[in-house]
Amino acid sequence: MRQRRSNCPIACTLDLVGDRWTLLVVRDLVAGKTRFDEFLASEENIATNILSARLKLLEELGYIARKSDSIDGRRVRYRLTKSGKPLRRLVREIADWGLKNLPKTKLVSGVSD
Amino acid sequence: MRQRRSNCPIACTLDLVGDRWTLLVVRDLVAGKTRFDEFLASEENIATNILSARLKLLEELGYIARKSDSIDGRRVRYRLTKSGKPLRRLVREIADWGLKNLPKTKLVSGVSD
DNA sequence: CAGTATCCTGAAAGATACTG
DNA sequence: CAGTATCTTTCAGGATACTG
Repeated sequence: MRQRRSNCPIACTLDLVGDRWTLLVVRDLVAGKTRFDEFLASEENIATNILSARLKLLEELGYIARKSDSIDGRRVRYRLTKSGKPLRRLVREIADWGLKNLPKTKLVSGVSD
Repeated sequence: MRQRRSNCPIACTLDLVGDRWTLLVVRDLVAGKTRFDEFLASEENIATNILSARLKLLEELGYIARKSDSIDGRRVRYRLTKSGKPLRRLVREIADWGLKNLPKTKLVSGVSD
């Protein structure tokens, strides 16, 4: 987690999730992915250590929850918590901006759902 | 400018402005600041080289325009261009999320105007 | 499957001095 | 005032090997 530079909500938000990976993990969660290897399979090719770190960060912040699958206990599932749900809107807005302002961007799966 | 990892609008947006500084400069523009030293004066203490680089990036992307002051030609003014205006909403949404989800954050000046 | 552990590197950040 | 130029440092990212 990065340092808090001021009490500006924008600066603080950027200190938490202002990087190239965190919100992509959230995007995948929003899109319905729940497992480590599903996140890994995304186009952007996130490295295992980076993904691991981001999941940990999001869990520490209380935005996602980690749980063993009820059927196959070796499987792990991640989901957005209630506290994490507002991130959906943020991700949607970013997607929106990208779609409108960046040529050739295309939304693959259900973020806008 | 960073590499484009995929055509996902979220990934592409993050590749452009997904860092700790760029959107803070936009915030200041939205708040009505126009001059180099006004940006410098913000609480977060951005370094001159970083600010310079971000202004250049935003100008290259066409989101801001640089212009000599009509009265004092030595003064430079920056403003959001028409293409840059949609960034206001993005910044507002981020501010919103921060205000609602991060304790003790407080908006100082006119981003929500 | 779901990670952890290392190692390595480049890029970004930060500090500071300087200039037209 | 509005930057540029350097230098140094840090650290996030990326690659890869390994494990319960």
